[in-house]
Amino acid sequence: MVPDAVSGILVDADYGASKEGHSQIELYIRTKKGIEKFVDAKFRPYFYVVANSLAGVEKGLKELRVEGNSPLAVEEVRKKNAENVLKITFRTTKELSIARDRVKDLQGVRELREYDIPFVNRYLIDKGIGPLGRVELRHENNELKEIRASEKEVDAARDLEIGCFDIETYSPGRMSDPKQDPILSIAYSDSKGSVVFTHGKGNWEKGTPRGVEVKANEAEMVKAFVGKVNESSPDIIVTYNGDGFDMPYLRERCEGLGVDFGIGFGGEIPKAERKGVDNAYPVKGRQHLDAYQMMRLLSKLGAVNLVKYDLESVVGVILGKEKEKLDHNDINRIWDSGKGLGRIFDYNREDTETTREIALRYIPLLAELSRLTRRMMFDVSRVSTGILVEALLMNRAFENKLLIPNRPEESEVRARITRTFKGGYVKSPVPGLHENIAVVDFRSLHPSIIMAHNVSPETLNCKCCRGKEKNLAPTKDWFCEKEKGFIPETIKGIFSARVGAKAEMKNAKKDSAEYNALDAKQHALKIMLNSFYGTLAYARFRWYSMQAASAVTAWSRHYIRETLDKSENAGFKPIYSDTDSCFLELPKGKTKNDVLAFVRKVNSELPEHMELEFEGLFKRGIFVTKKEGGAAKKRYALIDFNDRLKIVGFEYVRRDWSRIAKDTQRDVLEAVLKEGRPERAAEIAKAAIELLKGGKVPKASLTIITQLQKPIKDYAAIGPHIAAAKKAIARGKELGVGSVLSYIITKAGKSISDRAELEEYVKEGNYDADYYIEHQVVPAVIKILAELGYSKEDLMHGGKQKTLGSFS
DNA sequence: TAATTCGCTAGACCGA
DNA sequence: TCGGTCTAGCGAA
Repeated sequence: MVPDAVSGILVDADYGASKEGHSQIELYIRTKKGIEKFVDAKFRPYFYVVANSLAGVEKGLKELRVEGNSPLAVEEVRKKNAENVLKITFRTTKELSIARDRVKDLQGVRELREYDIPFVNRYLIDKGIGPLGRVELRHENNELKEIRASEKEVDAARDLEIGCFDIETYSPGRMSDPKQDPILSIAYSDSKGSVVFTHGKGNWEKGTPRGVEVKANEAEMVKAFVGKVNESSPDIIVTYNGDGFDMPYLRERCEGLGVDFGIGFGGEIPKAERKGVDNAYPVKGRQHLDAYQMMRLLSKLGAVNLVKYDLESVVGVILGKEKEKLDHNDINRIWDSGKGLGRIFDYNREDTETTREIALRYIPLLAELSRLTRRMMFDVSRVSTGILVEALLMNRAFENKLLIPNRPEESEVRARITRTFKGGYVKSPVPGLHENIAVVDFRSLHPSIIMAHNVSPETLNCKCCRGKEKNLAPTKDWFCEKEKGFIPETIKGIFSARVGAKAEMKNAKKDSAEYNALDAKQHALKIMLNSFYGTLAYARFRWYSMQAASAVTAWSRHYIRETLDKSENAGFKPIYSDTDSCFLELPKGKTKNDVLAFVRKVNSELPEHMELEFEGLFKRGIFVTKKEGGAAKKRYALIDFNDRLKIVGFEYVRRDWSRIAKDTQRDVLEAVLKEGRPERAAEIAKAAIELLKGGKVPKASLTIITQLQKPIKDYAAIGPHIAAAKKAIARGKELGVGSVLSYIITKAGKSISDRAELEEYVKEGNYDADYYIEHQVVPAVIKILAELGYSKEDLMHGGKQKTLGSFS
């Protein structure tokens, strides 16, 4: 029989057991026929043994029995970074894990390697195929004969079906409880449109609203929904907080109703999987993307800037749309009365449609990360940067025939955590107003140092390059000049891939599918690029090297200081610098061209891969003093020649300050920088104070936002946000680690904490005007106005106080 | 289960 | 009541 050749997109991978009882890989691939399951029955789990000598371990391995079986194979393999390496293959993953403990104690065994790599990850690494990438395969009756990655690109929006669902539940004056409260409606959206399933009473005489299907009861509604998902058969199934709410709710509800929640391939029911402290719900044969988790990750990666993560806020920031929240009381009232049910359905449908739209925007980026790391999107959207970098390196190590380092033991992790090192250099700014400021910075400073000086754990302090200058770090450690380091070589690959993608973008039409795909690619590469340095000093990292991380920052300090010195010699006045950037004040007569010439000169003296770039020229800038005196680092504001304001570090960019303080600060900065009018700036501040005194400032301008970083009980100091959270919990609100709190300082109470209440429990007008004046608006503006000669008193009482002299 | 260091500010808490 | 110390959070790079 000639195997059938098929091309498709790898959607999901899992493992199971064959009829004969060995472990096998199961792949779910989107082909022309839909999602199909293929089985690779030939791939087997394995790990490596590094032996003192091959002969020395032979006897022990020969006699090794796991559950009565010998290993399937013991073979010598060549790895570039170790001698005497044996690959030991097992029938099942279970046998592998039992064997781990026995083999490590065998005589002549130095260490085990790659024994903790999940079977599916192992498969994708070895086969070199990335999830959501295109694959070519040959099979007989869905049994794989061959599979390989295809060069052809995947366009998520065109090639994949993306479905999204959301449920509305009944909650009579408390949080919905799946044991007793029914699901009222379920909305589902895919590329073809949306549908809302519901049940129960209602005034349907006029016919059901468009796009709504009314079923006889809740069980029938859920069945219809499950049927719809299977008919649509999405590759990616999107929820908003599905991990935390929709999935577990549906599961438990279905158990009670006796309905099959089989939305996975072949009717498989999603089951909880532990992801850190929380549960996640994988859906077999598809990728469950929880857009809420995704937004949190993107926020951490700096790909988006979000203050709150509720759907309404995210829609506002990402899609620029106003979306109204239908609160639980309204839903219950409408449901109970049976009047205006359309509002629930519209709300339900809108949730899925906007969630889907947000997901569509970032799926190309996640898909790129997924392909780069060869991890499922399900994982990629829920992990941290450390895991991403490690996954990418594991793939590269395999390709380069390098053994992957083991994860450190817990004791080693603890020891590593106690070791610290020096970071970047931050120069104290010259406080006050400055004019004509040029900003220059090093392009990808840390990665470029790693490339320029071959910084890698295995090139550190090599025997062959002692005493050589080129890669001798200021820390006195050095890196090999002959052998190319694993990490710098990997970074070079990513760097050039990104340069390539950006070059291709120039030829693509803006906003075309191709352009967006390339943008996602370069963005994913950028994220990876920027994550390497941090992980070097990360205690759980397989390629941890404190000395390498320390060398990188030592070099960064060296190069930035050198650049500052050079700028001074070139006739500029350096006023500030932070890690990779220099702020240069241009003296009279110097122009942008002089800066460009300076940048060229510096670049001609830098090692390969390092580059100084011209960032921009600014008309004016302000640096302020700290509250406790002395120049403040990491807070400044600039304005360019197009009057565009750039505010850095100030309260304006912080979420834990009220809107009124932030907006007042921005207006003050603008008046100072744009118009050069200090009197106007002072008036703006005074106006805000008067407004607060008037008692009419709306809640939205007063909320302060912070996030719970640990369980409430672990707090030693009870600040306002914790006090507000405790009061809310006493009222029945559920709050935990990661909860984002919005609170207001109200009138009633002694300390600030006493007066803090979560926004939702505060009536309009109930705010402590003195607090918002003294602790919000004034501190936000006073340091700026102080640079212009104003004092706090000037703001608090009428006009600028006349000095004694002016009275005489 | 966790990428790094540097830096600013607020507010509670404690003792003089 | 004041100032110093400590916890906590968030931002820059």
